[in-house]
Amino acid sequence: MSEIKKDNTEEKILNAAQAVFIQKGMDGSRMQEIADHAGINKALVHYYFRTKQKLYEAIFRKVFKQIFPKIETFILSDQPIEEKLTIFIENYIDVLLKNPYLPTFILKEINRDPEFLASVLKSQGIHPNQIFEMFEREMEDGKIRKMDPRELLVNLLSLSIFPFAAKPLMQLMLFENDKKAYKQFLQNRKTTVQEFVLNSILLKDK
Amino acid sequence: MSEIKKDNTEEKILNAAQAVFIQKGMDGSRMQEIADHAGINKALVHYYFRTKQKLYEAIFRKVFKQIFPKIETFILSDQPIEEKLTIFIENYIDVLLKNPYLPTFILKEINRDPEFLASVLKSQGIHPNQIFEMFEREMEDGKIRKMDPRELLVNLLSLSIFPFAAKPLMQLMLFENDKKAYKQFLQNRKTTVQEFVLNSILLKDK
DNA sequence: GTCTATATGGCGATAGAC
DNA sequence: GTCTATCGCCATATAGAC
Repeated sequence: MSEIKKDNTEEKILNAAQAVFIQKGMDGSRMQEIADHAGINKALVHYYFRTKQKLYEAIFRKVFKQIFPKIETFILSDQPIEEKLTIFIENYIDVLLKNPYLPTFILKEINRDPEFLASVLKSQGIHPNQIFEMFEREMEDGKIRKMDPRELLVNLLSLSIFPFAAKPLMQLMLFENDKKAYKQFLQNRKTTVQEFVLNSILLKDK
Repeated sequence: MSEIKKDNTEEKILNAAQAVFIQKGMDGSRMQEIADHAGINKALVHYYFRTKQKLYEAIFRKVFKQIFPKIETFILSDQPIEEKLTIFIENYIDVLLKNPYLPTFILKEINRDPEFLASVLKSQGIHPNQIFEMFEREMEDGKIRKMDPRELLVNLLSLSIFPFAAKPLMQLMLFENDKKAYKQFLQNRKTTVQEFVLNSILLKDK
């Protein structure tokens, strides 16, 4: 490449913008803060991305990819349903433990600009139908209780994501603001959510 | 009162501010928009509440009261646990059906200013310990499966609140953006969540 | 490509007439 | 109590030198 520093700077901006946007959202973030965080000048941010809006959208696409990566693999495997659900819940909560701001960031965006969100979803080729078909197969095979497969997916997502989105409140009310205790609580949920769900839907062999 | 119009105007401002703040949050809202919505002048809003911050805090306190009203009654009743949980879930989802923006609004605030939130909680006299003690009594009596009572409360809240917070996304991905279908889905959850939870925790008499 | 300086506009907040 | 007019600040965005 002719401009040696281009990739480097662009990457610095993207990383800085991700850190700031994820914590403060679109409205709460300042271009100055992003520039400071990247160790460069504010004008340079505009040079690369022109507007705050465009930069934000670039970041959102980038971040969104991180949250929907492993779903395919978990459906396509031919393990028993217990294993599939266990892996799904563990992976999901692990991703969130490493990126605890993600749920709030995504939820804000969900309500900020649904049309833009729809375009991102489309471009990512996300099709929950595969998951529903898998659930329905397990129901017909008598492995799990019959129910609307959408309910099951929503329940899995709710149980995994909500405790991260409501973290400051839960930490305060349930653990007297003890950060370590709450982190441990979230860690434990990898197994307690699994138990909670399996106890509800699994049909025992008779 | 000597100033006849005072209560009337203050109320108009409060209603307008609630509508705007709930939809757009603190950062996204404009004093001008609140004034327009109330059909009065922007300066008048400042006359009554001095700063945007103070107005926002007034609204938040007001709204927060709506979401935590019926918890006491549900714990103190001496019905069997199935009934208690059923009532809790039904009441909670009904409140959210009538105020669908509430979850997003509260979640934003949870992450915006935890200290302020803590002060509101304190002033409301919210003590989850009563709920935990009730859960633990039911566990000791062998009515429900033994587990960390905090897990159970978090699960109930997650299952009730999350589908509202993520509404635009869920509506899009699960119901091809059919608003009525998603509203019906949320209605149904008053019974499906109840089944999901009871199936998981209830111990059958042997 | 990167910087400094500045234009431009929007918003919270106040002054002051009525 | 309610309005018009305006101040002062801050944030996005651009101009222009290097």
